[in-house]
Amino acid sequence: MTTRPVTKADTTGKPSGAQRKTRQRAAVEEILSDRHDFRTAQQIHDDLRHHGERIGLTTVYRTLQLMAESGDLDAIRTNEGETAYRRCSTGHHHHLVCRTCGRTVEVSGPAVEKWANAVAEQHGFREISHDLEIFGTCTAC
Amino acid sequence: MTTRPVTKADTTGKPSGAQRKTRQRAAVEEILSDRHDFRTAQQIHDDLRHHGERIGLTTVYRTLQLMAESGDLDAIRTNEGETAYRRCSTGHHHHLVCRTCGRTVEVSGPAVEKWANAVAEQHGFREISHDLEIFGTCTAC
DNA sequence: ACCAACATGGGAACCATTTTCATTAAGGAT
DNA sequence: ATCCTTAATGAAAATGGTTCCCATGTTGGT
Repeated sequence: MTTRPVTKADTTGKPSGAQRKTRQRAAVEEILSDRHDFRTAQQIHDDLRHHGERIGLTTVYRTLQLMAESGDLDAIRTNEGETAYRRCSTGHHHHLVCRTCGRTVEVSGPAVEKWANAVAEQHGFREISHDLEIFGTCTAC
Repeated sequence: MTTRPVTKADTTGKPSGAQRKTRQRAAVEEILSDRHDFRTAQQIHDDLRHHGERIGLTTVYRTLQLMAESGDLDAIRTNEGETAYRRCSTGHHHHLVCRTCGRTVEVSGPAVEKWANAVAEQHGFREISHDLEIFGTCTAC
């Protein structure tokens, strides 16, 4: 996932308090900073439980969603229909994912960006963003 | 979605009789030859019902799966978690999608293909395929 | 026409994810 | 430190796409 206009905040005119720091959120954030590969909500939930964390599955789902919306995480849909998350590094980039073991390499290149923007403008599209994922089988697999 | 290794065929060593022609299969194939956009199994099921076809949802799912496995269809996972199918066009291309109205334009360019393959091989990946979707707001929106 | 294997389809089963809602706990105000 | 408003949590139930089960219907070769 890359540039995405996740405009989703303060739709009501209410004061809308800020997000709160909780043990559970910190735990999710921490486990994600350790592993750099894509993991599903359920896997993360298991990981946390094995680390002795008390956290509900629902909370994991919610936290991951929030983090993805705020751009802290990348999210992808696996072929099995699950959503997998991974910590988002700062710059714009794409993913090279191993179909077998899930190993992920971040790649980037101005060539694609230019091409995408050019093609889109050519068709009259504005506010352009794009998603690109490359799949393959890595050397280990 | 593009090249995807859906290896799943004849795992048993049995004679495995050929596929049979049925009214339902013909109907699914026909409706797909009309529309060129991605549609989910349920949408196709509705389409067929509206055309007066008597066909079960299960059969639609099965038929689409079979067709995708045999390479007649492209399959993608939507962000909503559904699987959408589309008749496999001859050439490889990508989609330029309007975020607002959903209008889709098919685009293609060898530049991206080359770049993706180069980057992947550079990292030792084999059997490369890739997904690329460009999003934007079209002139009408 | 006969029959074995494949196909169909309704409903139950699955399973990832969401929703509900009662309870807990941040964190600013007092 | 205590109150209090409101976000956060989580267990259980609901949802919804997809697959499984299996009794019944069809196909196509003999």
